[in-house]
Amino acid sequence: MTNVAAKRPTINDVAEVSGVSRGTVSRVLNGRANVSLAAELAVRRAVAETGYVVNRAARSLKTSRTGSIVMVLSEPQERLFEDPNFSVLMRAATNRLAERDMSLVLMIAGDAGGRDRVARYLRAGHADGALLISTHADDPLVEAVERSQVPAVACGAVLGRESVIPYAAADDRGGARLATRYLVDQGRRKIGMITGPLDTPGGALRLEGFTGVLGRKVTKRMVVHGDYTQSGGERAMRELLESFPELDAVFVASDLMAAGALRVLQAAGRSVPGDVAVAGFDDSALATATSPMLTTVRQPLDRIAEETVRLLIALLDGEEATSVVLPTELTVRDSA
Amino acid sequence: MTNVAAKRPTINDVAEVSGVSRGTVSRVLNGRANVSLAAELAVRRAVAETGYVVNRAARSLKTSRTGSIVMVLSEPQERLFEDPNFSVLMRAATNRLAERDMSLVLMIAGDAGGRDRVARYLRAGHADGALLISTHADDPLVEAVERSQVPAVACGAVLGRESVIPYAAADDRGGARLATRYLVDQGRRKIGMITGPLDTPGGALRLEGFTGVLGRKVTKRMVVHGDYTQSGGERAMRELLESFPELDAVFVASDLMAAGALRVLQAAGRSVPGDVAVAGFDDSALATATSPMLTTVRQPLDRIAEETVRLLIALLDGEEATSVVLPTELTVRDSA
DNA sequence: CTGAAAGCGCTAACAG
DNA sequence: CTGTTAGCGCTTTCAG
Repeated sequence: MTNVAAKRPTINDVAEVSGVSRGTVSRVLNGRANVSLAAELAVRRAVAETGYVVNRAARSLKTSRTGSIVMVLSEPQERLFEDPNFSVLMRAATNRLAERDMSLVLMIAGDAGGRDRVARYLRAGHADGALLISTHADDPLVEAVERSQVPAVACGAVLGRESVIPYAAADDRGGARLATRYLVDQGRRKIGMITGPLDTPGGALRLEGFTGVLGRKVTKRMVVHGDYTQSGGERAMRELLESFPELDAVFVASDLMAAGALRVLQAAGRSVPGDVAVAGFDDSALATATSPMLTTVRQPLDRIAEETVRLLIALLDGEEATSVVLPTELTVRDSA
Repeated sequence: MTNVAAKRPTINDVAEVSGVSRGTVSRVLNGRANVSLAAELAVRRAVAETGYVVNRAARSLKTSRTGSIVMVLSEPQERLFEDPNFSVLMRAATNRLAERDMSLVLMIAGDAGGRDRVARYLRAGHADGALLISTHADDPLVEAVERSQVPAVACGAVLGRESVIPYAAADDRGGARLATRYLVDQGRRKIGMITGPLDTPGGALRLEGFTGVLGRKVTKRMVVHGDYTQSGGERAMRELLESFPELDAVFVASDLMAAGALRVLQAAGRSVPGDVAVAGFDDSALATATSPMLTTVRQPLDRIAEETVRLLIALLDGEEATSVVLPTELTVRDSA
């Protein structure tokens, strides 16, 4: 520590200490090829000695790239925050980005005001890319993002924009098939379903998987729509018990809703899995906290998150970004 | 939309369109006093017309403030992400910050590498403030933050640094007293406890509240330390059953651990609350998913988060920031 | 009250 | 391979 400067060291200080020009320092810092080994070494030493850290604002001003990407949460009904899944996404994104020395900024676009802020943020070029979470089919945000021209990917398909916004997602349809088939194999014949909102992939595709297996046997009264909350799950289960009282199994599109359903079933005097088998979706921490523990479809959220970030980085690097769908598997516990 | 420029409009464009100088535009944008009404109006119109949005990088370069604060998660054992509480924090922070047109960047300092990144980030002046989450007493991060000179606050006290890092927190001690006293009032006489890690406030203070009520009746074998995870709660409960088999109640320092304890008790053939009463802490979503539903101490996480951000903003504005402790309350359900 | 001017720290194009 | 140079868009004195 030769130099205990009051000011933060700039590239000029590094240049001076290392005895080369600013330009050369910059080249070293950015890994450009045309630098002699001697120069590189001198610069590295000077960087260490001065404790130099690049000033992103200055770099950004010059390059018009910001070194940050924005994670946009559209969550009309706050569901995400009740959902532990989301945390997993964020941690994976942060880590992956950190490797590239990029940072993650978080924005919530729950209402018109929030969407507007996101739109302005993007238009102002404050982020190099956008990572969309739980975006609904008709969310006006999508248009704003597209208009901003900022590279964007989604975690989970944005229904209707699958071909324009690359995404990584679980095989919702396949997972639902897995669970449904399992219930059938257990000898269940009167299987109901509680879905998620139909304008989300988890809502629409899990229902498709369900009906795909059961075919025309599925009638309207056997399917109720929930909203991914626990109380929504309770409400839906009550409704289902009303419209389809003879049911001997339910496939529920999320663990949180399944926890609600479980509670209602037990309150109604139906034993689980004795009278009614219950299968969930997610395999979140909740699945082992309920009693009985949930049989549920595990989706590899950590990998989904990583893939989503990988796609975005590919996009930033000007590469092709092809959506990926990751396989799910059934975790059999006690509820079915 | 008179002007469909290919480039993003700059302050120069606004100056030109409004017929004043750059300096005046800047003054208007920053709410400086010395501007004539006529000029202000012209500028505002021009801003709307051009769709101008300030370039933060340029502003930042000049003012050396960034308009963003960083939320640092230190979570040695990944606990946070298993914990739905955290999401609540983040949403409150994001919203509060958005009001000030500031953004939230997220960093994870789970290991040495992560801490290093945070330290560099702060030293480089990339954030105007730091918001520390679940920071342990002896975390080297704390020193790095202090050395960086960046204003910082914590959500939950940083043990040992209470006087230097302002914080907002729940009344952990009081909440624990509430739960313990309730168990006593229910006629329980042999009460055990599962704590959190003792280098976190939730670990140390909840234990203090517990022993505060029970006094010298508490012996070593009645207290087991957990790590805030569900499996940790299971392990701890097993241990407690071993060391203190005659117990008729447990106070568990978090709902997640309580869920684990519940499971172990039931597996051991002890009915809840019949044989053993269980009280948790948090009142998270989990508390209503377990069976029986948890009697637990509710902490006002949303308000804690808001207060934390308020403190940080006060600090940024150069005001005094005095730590606040918010009251908790007992939510009685079925487990005790 | 307002215009002009001087950089903030960095990168990239251009000459050597 | 390296030094020099010209700004990126903004705020902020300093004069008027």
